[in-house]
Amino acid sequence: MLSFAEENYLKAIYHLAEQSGQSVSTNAIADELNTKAASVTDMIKRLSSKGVLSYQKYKGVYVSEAGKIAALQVIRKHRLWETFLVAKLKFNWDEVHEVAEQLEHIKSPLLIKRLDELLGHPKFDPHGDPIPDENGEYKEKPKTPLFELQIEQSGIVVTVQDDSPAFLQYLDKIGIYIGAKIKVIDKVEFDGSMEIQIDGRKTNFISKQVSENIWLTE
Amino acid sequence: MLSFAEENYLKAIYHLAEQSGQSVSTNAIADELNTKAASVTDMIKRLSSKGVLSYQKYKGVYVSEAGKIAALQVIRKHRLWETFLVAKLKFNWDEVHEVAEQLEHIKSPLLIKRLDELLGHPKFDPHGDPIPDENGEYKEKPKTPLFELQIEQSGIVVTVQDDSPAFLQYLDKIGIYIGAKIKVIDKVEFDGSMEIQIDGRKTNFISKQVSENIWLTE
DNA sequence: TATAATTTTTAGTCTAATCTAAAATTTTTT
DNA sequence: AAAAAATTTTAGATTAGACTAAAAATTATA
Ligand SMILES: [Mn+2]
Ligand SMILES: [Mn+2]
Ligand SMILES: [Mn+2]
Ligand SMILES: [Mn+2]
Repeated sequence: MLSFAEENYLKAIYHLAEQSGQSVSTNAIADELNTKAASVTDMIKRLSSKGVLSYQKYKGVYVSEAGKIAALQVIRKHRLWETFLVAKLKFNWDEVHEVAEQLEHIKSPLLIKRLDELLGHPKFDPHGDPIPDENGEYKEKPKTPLFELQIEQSGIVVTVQDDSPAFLQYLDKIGIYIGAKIKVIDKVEFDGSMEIQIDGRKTNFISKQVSENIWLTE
Repeated sequence: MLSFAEENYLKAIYHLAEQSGQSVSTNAIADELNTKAASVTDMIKRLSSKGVLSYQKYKGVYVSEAGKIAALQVIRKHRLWETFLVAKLKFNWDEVHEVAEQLEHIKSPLLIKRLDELLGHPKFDPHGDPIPDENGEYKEKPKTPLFELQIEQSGIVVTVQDDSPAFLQYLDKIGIYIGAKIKVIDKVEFDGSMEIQIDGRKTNFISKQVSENIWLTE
């Protein structure tokens, strides 16, 4: 049985490993969790001894098969709770992440089973992220970052890569939501910013940082 | 901000204080929480320094006004979650207590506000216990333990004093629920057991321990 | 390839929460 | 009112999780 802290580390390491594909460095973990490298070294030793990570001194860590299963269950709970908060408790999509960080650690298989049923077995959370099933399986929608689109190209928003309230509130303000249609009007090579049209109506200028975090499908 | 452990202690001490009306002893707390007296001494020092208990060495503790407010908010959350689990997730009344012990510690005022709204501001939980409002206020229904009724007297079940699965499953088995009508058919002076009729149909023999934990109104 | 810079680990401390064993205090019994 | 019994507190350890500072290992640079 993993503690809250252990689950948080494992989840963060799993996400970092997915992104990089390689072993995850101590510093990258410390950075992600706003903690110190020394604390990370302590924790990854503990997690390896529990069999969810494989660790070689100075070489970083990999997530084991058992670790992936455990991480995906935490992620499943996180995303189910976020979906519940929006669908049943009228939370805005920028209000759910912090609470889900707490709720994801509640231990009760029945609770998650029933929550999933109540929500009708949702496949995606309010930010467009896929919800793994009881077996940790999920399917991603094919998607590209808005940043990579060329002038005149367009797509439908399927997911946002940043869950921070600041980012989501900004998207609310300029009218971007999951399902919105975005067309690239102009791109500035110098700083990577672009002009976009949302749902064929509004036009906005957005920074590279923003366009990298909005992912689209055809 | 109280930790999980601190909230659990405070809640237990609040309940013990309500029952006795007097100061709560170290041993009574240790007993209630299945912990050791030495651990309790440590914790009550910490809770007094946080202002939620008043403590005199060797004299036991009282819950302060601030402590009562904090305790009632935890109790409110516990009972709202139990109500949610039964009303929305189809849990049986014997399955909710353990999960609510975890959920009661989630910190999010908005979550509790919305949960309360979703449930229609319920006044009682699945065991018949009153749910305090945002200000910690609640009203009890007038009630007497079944044990005190005389032969031929009857009443409606309003609450059960024991939330353990074993007890609640037994009540399910013999057909007792919140709202059931119970009539005393016979009482055995020797061991305090009694024969009762439930909803004018079934007849059962129940022990003193059981009749003390079922509370009725007219 | 030697030196410098960076990353990672180790060593030692700290706090919250728990425990056992022993000492101190209060309560009960003689 | 002593002595005995019970309760409560203290002292000292332990574990999880975090930190700082210093040492060790790795990587980059000259
Ligand atoms: Mn999230
Ligand atoms: Mn979390
Ligand atoms: Mn309960
Ligand atoms: Mn609890």
